Amino acid sequence: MTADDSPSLPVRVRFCPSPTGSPHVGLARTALFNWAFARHHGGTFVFRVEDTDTARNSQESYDTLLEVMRWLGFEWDEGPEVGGPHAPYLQSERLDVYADVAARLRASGHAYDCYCSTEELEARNATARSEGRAPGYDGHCRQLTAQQVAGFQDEGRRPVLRLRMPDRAITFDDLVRGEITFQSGSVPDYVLVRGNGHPLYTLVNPVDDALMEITHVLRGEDLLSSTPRQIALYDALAEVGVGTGRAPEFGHLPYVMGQGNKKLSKRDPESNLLGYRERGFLPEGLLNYLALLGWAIADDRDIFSMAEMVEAFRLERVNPNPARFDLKKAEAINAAHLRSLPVEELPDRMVPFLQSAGLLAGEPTAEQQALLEQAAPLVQERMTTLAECVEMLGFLLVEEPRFERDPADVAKVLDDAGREVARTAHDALAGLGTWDTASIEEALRGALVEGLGLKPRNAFGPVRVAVTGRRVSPPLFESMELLGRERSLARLGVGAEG
RNA sequence: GCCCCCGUUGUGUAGUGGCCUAGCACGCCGCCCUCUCACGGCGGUAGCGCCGGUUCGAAUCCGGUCGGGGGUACCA
Repeated sequence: MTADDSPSLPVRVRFCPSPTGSPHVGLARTALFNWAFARHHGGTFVFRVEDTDTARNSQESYDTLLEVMRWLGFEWDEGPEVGGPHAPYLQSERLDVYADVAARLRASGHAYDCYCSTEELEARNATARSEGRAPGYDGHCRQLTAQQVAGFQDEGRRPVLRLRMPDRAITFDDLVRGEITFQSGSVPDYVLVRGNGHPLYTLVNPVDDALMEITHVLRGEDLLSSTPRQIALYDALAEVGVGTGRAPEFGHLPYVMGQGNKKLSKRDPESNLLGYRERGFLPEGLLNYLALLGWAIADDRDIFSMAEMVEAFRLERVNPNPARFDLKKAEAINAAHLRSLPVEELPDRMVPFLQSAGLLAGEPTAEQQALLEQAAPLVQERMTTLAECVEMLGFLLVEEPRFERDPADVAKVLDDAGREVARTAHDALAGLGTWDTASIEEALRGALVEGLGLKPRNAFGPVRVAVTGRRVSPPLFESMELLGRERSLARLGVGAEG
């Protein structure tokens, strides 16, 4: 790392999802960029849970969030279950902090109580629109007299707390987009605390960033337009002595889009992170692909490890345009990672998938383990995701009585002629001295290609379906060696009977 | 309406005034390898939204325009 990209302050970034719904790929991409940025600069990666929206939070969602973070391999330096100097990291446990800050902001005049009802606000907005003026809060309660306040309270109104926005343009230097200016008057006074006393995201997010001494805020582009509000709040916070007094730098990451021009939403099945794990994506493969959505390690390379990403990651290199999520490319990247895995790691990675498919009952026996080790090189370059090992290796692991052939493949290949081929193969192999790949191949070629005068393709097709149950399988002779003489011959026999 | 962001092949990107008759990857098509499928190799397909300006020279700078997206909540 060179000095020119090193911030002057020790880097502290945060990833702060709210536990609603199932974690999606956009979330993972945001976490990844934050994590990579922190690691690149030797900084701190803070994990904070924004669970102030009690109506939408769920424990289940919180649990999967942590599970997914661990699956992806993001180790947080501070946060749930690891603690840290700014604990707690669950906002629901920090309510007293926000109440205190809100009181200070109200006392200092940076924020004020607003008694307008929703109906009144809507009515005034409608008027503003019809008169061609910009809608948005109009500052109605900015200067209430004690008498007015008393009147509202007598009516039983519960005020919200609004931040008094400064009357000036707000400019900041976005880490990925460059200088951005919001004109004076374009951001209305906004709500920090609800009428029922519950603090909103608009308050708690900047307050915690200030208190946790966050130096760089890297988040989705959807939050770009709330940045001027937060900068104004930061200024106010500094004046009432909350935090370090220094606003973080902001960087807004591009959207991850789905089909068409729609943002990939939580509802979209393609966005569900758990789905990728179930489908057999490698965390390193998914992450590699996600990194490509808005960032490139080099002009002629797109397969890399997380260590390489950390080494090379530069925020200035992040592209501001929204990226479409392309499942095909994600699979290709994943397949590349699968292939570059040390082959001896493959059995352990496949086992969970074989178990949930019912091909393994619990941990593999020594025999099954040996089989998996030998089969691993055969399937490694054929899988795009780990889950595919089920189809590829099923014929090897299945209990013999439950072995089944694909009916369509049988129909196509094991017709009368095909059964004749299988019978010939059976007879050629029945007396084979050594049951290994080379001997099997030699015998089969001799009997079918030379003997029957078949093209290799036509010769081995029926054998393949008879033995593996499918027209597509791992290499045939190797497969038969692994299957063993007895089972191979039995299947050829059955295949010959039809 | 107003505010803000974005605009290179189908997709993701490289490109920061000449190295660009625009590179790489995925996809797609074809060929080779080959017991199927893959892997691998070779080749092909297709792009700078548009208009104007600056300049000897623009994908790169400027203006406009069009298109897409987000915000305009007592959601985050």
